[in-house]
Amino acid sequence: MSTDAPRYRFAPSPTGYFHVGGARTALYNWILAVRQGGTFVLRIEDTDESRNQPQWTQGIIDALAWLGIDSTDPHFEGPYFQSANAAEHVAAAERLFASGHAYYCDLTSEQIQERAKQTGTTGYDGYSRDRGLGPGEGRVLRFRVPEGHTIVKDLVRGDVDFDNATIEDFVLLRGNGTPVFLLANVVDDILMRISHVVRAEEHLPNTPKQQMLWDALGHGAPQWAHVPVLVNEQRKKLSKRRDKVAVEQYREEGILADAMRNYLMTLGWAPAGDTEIVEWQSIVESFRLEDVNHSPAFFDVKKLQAFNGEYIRLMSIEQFVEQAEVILMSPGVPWPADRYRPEMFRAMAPLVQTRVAVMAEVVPMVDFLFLAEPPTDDASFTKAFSGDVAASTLEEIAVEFESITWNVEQIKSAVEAVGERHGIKLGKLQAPLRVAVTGRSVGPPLFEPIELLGRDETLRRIRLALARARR
RNA sequence: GCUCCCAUCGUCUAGUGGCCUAGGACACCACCCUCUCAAGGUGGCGGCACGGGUUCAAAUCCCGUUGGGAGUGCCA
Repeated sequence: MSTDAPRYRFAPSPTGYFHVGGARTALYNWILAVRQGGTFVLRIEDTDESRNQPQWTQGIIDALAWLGIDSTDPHFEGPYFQSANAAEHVAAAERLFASGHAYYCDLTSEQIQERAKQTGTTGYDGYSRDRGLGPGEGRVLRFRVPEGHTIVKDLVRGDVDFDNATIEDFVLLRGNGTPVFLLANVVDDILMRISHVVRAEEHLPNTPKQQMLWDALGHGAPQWAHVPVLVNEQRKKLSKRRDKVAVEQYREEGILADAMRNYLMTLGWAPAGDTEIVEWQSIVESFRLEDVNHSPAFFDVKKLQAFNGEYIRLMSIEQFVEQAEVILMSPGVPWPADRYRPEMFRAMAPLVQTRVAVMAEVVPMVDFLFLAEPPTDDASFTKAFSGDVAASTLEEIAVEFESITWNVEQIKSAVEAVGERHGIKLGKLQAPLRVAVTGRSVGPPLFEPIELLGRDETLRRIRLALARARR
């Protein structure tokens, strides 16, 4: 491999479900690595921290693969685990101490706070800078921040100038000797020859510190790029506690991977032209960090669903059936597995496809076909049968149904005939019928599923509803 | 508090000094289509935060104000 092929990295920590914000950052890195013939390194930042759980690591890998970021692709490298490099992190810290870039300090957090309080300042004041302390139990290693300014050259934001005087001598090694994130992160990036660090904006304030570390360790800093965070309707950074951010959850609801990645790419950036729904390939070809917006973007589930609906309608009927059956044949479904009839769903599929935004909505659209009894919705039932002629016209429809040829056209004309007799429009007339057969007041077109259900079952359901209406 | 970032319709965005009486998408509203609901079609509502400059010309450049956000850990 050529040494100047760019190396990007994505470095999540396995502390929970995979976050949509992380997904977007991963996508950015992936697109750039693929297009530039470079590498996407996945590094799991699992250093200490009680929150880390092994199962989250697999979750990240699965979610990335779902989005098309796959270890079978030659651009993919990893996963690496930060914890495996602990010795390197400590060694780097020791080098920094040996070269005078870092020093030990024996102050406790409480003592530091006490000193700050007395001088009316905040943070650490550099107390041990020149005390010449060596390593020891409970002593932390701190970086000696040099005087001057640190300019972070950022592909998204341009040059950002930090006055080093505003940056305190930060900790590299904890009192127990373990390295902190800042150090581990930089050392790993150096070790893995990372050339481009593309990550969320929240890391921007850390960046001058990391850049000083790169310098002190004898390396030129990588190309930085800080992309805006994703926010909720309150304009706060998306949080796992408060907001619905799990990629897995959207996936389970039936958001399509193509829709998710396309939508994610329209946050902070937009494909050229008047359409937002575009081929993935064209995004890969045209995405540029320089074009990424500078302000936070609201993650709008409604718009995600609209995108998903578009993608659903873009599918061929075969693809739609295949995707739908992932949910229809899953254990979460309300009917016993052996009552599912693939041929029935296939017949209904075109009618369902234009009516769902997420795949999970397919279930309530066809459940009445597979359930022994239609679901009961008291409010719909009461409303549908509230008119004085509702029951009697349904009765007449049942009579017609007994003798007609059983197909969609005849079923429809039978209902229409009853309507004409009473001067009632089809739209109104079908309400009691719909509730009797499907249990709901809205749903896909009625006559097709009635044909599918068969004469006997349809009549049975009508009589049952009639009996109930007359109670 | 301090440091840094940001500011075009409600939301996501196009716009990089004249093509902008600011374009598209989602949402919303109306109408058409229609067996309910959708989908689809047509139309509508709605925005350059504010104040100063620079310029023949500013949404676009500069300064300030205001408003948002992020970071301020011996978390990552």
